[in-house]
Amino acid sequence: MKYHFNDIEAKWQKFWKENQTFKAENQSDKEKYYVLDMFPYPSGAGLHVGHPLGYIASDIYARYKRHKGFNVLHPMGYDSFGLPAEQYAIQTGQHPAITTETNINRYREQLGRIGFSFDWSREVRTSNPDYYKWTQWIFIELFHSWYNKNTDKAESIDTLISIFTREGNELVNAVCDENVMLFTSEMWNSFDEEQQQKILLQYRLTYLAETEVNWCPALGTVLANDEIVNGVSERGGHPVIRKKMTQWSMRITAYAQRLLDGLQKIDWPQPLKDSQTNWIGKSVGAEVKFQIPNSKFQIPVFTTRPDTIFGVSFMTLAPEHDLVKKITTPEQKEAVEAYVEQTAKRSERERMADVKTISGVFTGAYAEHPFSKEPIPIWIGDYVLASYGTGAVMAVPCGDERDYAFAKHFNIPIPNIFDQDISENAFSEKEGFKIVNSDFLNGLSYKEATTKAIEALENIGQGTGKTNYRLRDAVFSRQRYWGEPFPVYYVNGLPKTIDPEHLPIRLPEVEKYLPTEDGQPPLGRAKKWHWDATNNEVVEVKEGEKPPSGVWGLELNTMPGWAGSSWYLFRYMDAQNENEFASKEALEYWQNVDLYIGGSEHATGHLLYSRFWTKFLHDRGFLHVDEPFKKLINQGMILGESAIINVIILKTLGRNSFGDEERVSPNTILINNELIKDLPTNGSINLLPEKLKHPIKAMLKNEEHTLKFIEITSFEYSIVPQRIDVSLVDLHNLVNLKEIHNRRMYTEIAKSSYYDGENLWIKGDFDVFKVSREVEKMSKSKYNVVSPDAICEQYGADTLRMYEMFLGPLEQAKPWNMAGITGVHSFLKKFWKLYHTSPSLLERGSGGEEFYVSNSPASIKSLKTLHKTIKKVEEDMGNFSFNTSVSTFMIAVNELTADQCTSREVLDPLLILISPYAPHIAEELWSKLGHTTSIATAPFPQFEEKYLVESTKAYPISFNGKMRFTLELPMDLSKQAIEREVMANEKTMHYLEGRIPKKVIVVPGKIVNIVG
RNA sequence: GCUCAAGUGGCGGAAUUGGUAGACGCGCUGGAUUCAAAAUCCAGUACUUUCGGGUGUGUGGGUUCGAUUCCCACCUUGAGUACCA
Repeated sequence: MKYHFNDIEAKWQKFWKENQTFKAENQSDKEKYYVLDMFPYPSGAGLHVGHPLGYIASDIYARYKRHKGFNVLHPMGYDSFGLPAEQYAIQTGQHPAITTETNINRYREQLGRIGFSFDWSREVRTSNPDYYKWTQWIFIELFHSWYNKNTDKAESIDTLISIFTREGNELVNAVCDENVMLFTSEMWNSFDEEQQQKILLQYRLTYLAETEVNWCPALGTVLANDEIVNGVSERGGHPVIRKKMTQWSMRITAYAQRLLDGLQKIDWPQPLKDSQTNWIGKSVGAEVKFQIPNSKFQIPVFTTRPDTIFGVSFMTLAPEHDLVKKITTPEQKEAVEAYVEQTAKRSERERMADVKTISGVFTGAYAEHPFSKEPIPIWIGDYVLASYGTGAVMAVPCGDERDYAFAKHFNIPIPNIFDQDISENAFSEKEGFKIVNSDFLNGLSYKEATTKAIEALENIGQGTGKTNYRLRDAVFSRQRYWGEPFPVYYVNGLPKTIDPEHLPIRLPEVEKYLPTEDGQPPLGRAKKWHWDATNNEVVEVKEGEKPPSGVWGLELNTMPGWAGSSWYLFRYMDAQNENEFASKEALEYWQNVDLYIGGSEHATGHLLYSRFWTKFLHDRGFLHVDEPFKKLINQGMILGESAIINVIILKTLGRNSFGDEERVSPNTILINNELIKDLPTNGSINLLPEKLKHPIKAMLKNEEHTLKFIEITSFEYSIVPQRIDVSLVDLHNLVNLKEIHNRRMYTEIAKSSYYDGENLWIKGDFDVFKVSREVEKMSKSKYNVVSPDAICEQYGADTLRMYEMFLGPLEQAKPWNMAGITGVHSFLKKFWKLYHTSPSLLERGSGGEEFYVSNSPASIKSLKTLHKTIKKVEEDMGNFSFNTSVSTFMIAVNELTADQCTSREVLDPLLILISPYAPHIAEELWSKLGHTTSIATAPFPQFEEKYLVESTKAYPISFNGKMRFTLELPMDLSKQAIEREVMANEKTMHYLEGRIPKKVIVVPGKIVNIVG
């Protein structure tokens, strides 16, 4: 009986679905285990072979945990709001919901074919109103919360209001906007509602504020910092500019320290933790206030080096700094204004790319040194960023490279306060020096001086110790259609949240998905988009009409992509709940994710925001846990192997009666990368290989042209690489020309000749040509996408699953190469054969391959193979080393086949071992063995040491550390006996060549090393 | 520039606490089967050699009886980050 994988896989996929084999229960005596894959966005392109890599690994682990007796939660769903569906809607007019639905169905079908053990009854979609109802609910909770630094957690805004009513805000220690006015309880109580609300907005964890945002004109929306890569948008690569807008923001900065601390207790890859640490960017130092004499102004600066305060020789402000206009002297006004204008014109990207150029202007103003009272010139320079610290620095050129370069460039003095040489470079180390020329700090080290300087600053009231974070509050508004609507309406310009019992606020219908003519977001086009605060419903207000009393306009922005994905892990715990985002019992039982697998690209986006929301929900008592993901593994990207062929384009340069002309030849030539490695991309054809040059010359000379040259000056070529769709390329990198003719996009290639390194084959005179391979990211635009569907069709899902694991370590990036898949596939065929008519029966001529497993006891050898395999597979699971387990299975099957093993005693447990990797074949053989229930929860076989105990050991005998031969000796031999046996051996004599050994190292059970 | 990770046959990779380097698979070579091919099976396959041996885990040093593994310096590649005061 042949291994009909297509039938078997379809059969068991249907069985699992019908029997709800993988449905997880929220109540169980078993210990829980939660395995989650990062939320996929259902793109129109479908899955390629890179996507399932992580899903396969997590599925193997989930299935293994079920065998180990755990109650496993392993869900899947879709992060289904997002830009691509909306861009598609703008182009085609099709509602994003329809596109999204189509894409999800395709994903579901593709995922289904790979045989994942997902509990589909818990599927969630962020664009589903049943889901985003709770995203809106969390937003409302954030709005009604503030961060109390005294208790170090978020609290209900009511506690803040009661403090205000009782004692004003003077003693409140909160994370809030800067420059909040101080007021007493009397003042608070006398404020009107509007004034009170305005103040509260400065404290809320989500707040409305005019912020400078990253505006992307091409996408028509703002972007968060982590959505910008190298100054352009992550999606689409469009330019981004700075713009001031009123936006919802999330006060994530309140959690900066806790987000940092939390990294200590989670098991995540170090690079990921590092990038979060850098993103949060904590620096400890001091804020120092510099007075400007004879004025009311002072300039606060942030510095990490208060110990260098006596090294200050100038100050630099960001060109955007508020004080620039106010302090510039009339003489310098013109120069300063010109500089400010010039920097404003430069895009953020230009400023970032151009780090080397030093520029700046003197304002003419001076500040006063807090201790020495010396005047300090104030400059402006674009190396100081308005968005970090206070937008101003105290420049210490002897201790900071940038200040040093600036001072050198503008001839500003560089006083040295270190006992170190600074004639060439600044001295920026924090160790190995003593401070000099610094009054009361003389002779101190970095640490001592820092403490003392802060103390002194505090005494004179001109500074204080301070910690700064690079992390900014997260902008939460998007001028987009396809996202969660805010549960917010505006009463006289002030935001009010809708009572949670009236949620969800559904996304309204619009005619077009573009901004309105007057620049409002797409929701501005919605007809029915006002809130009736009396009847609590969304109502329609006719265009141009004034809303009736009690009816107010709703928020026109939508939430960003990360809103829905910041809390989805908790929804899976109780996905159908209509009354809560998840029940208390479910949250208590499942806690958080034990194993999270996904790509590393979410390091500073999703993974930071979901930690933030988890901590917030924890503070407000909705969650027990304060970290979402206990262990995280980044799977390496699977790269594509693009197929590249070069087209040589030829042209003749010459002269006719009109002067110099060039004409492009209609003849083009295909050539492989290897043959043009050292050639420039264009030049004279004399550079081309001899074998190619002559026929080309002949060809060009014979070309008929209406335009005749009087004189030909030269023949030139240029090389244009072109990617070929990898589905057209076979295992030997050959492309059949017939296939090319069927595709319109390859017309240039179809009419070409081909040079193979030996001969030039004229157009129509060859059938195949060879392409070069180049490893690149798998993407539609590079024509190198391999879909899992075709592989499932040709080899089966079990082969795909095992092969993806067999490619190499999970965390490593690796190119997708089909060459090895036959090896894995034939392994499964061998495995199948092991359960069918044994070789010995075949010899007796019984003919056909029937299912056959005997009840007779297994050989010692076979049992040893089995237990060796159990041991290794369990160890590998612990290390998430799935590739080595596949090898182990191959070894086991090779050994058992050689041993002609047919015993149920071995073959029954072997199925459980392999079932996480190849579940379909395992289920099929399991049922053939007579089991009536699914293999999914069969207990994992117990490893027994006794089968691996050996009586002898093949000792490697080495001389000076080099292994020469092995010697079979009993295990229980003493050190001395081993040495005696080895020294008496004639091979030892041979290798010693008459020398007397100086020393013999014997490690019983391991090795013998003879020195000398 | 800084931070991190990784360099092992023709290729993907293995060697879990320092103890037989190259498991397993691909590819390649030879053979069996076949009219032939596919499929399957068997044998071989790091390099080199005067067939005794010699050399080999990016390079150079060190520790050790013994180093792919530990230490130092350097080279290369990849990823992240970038005027953060």
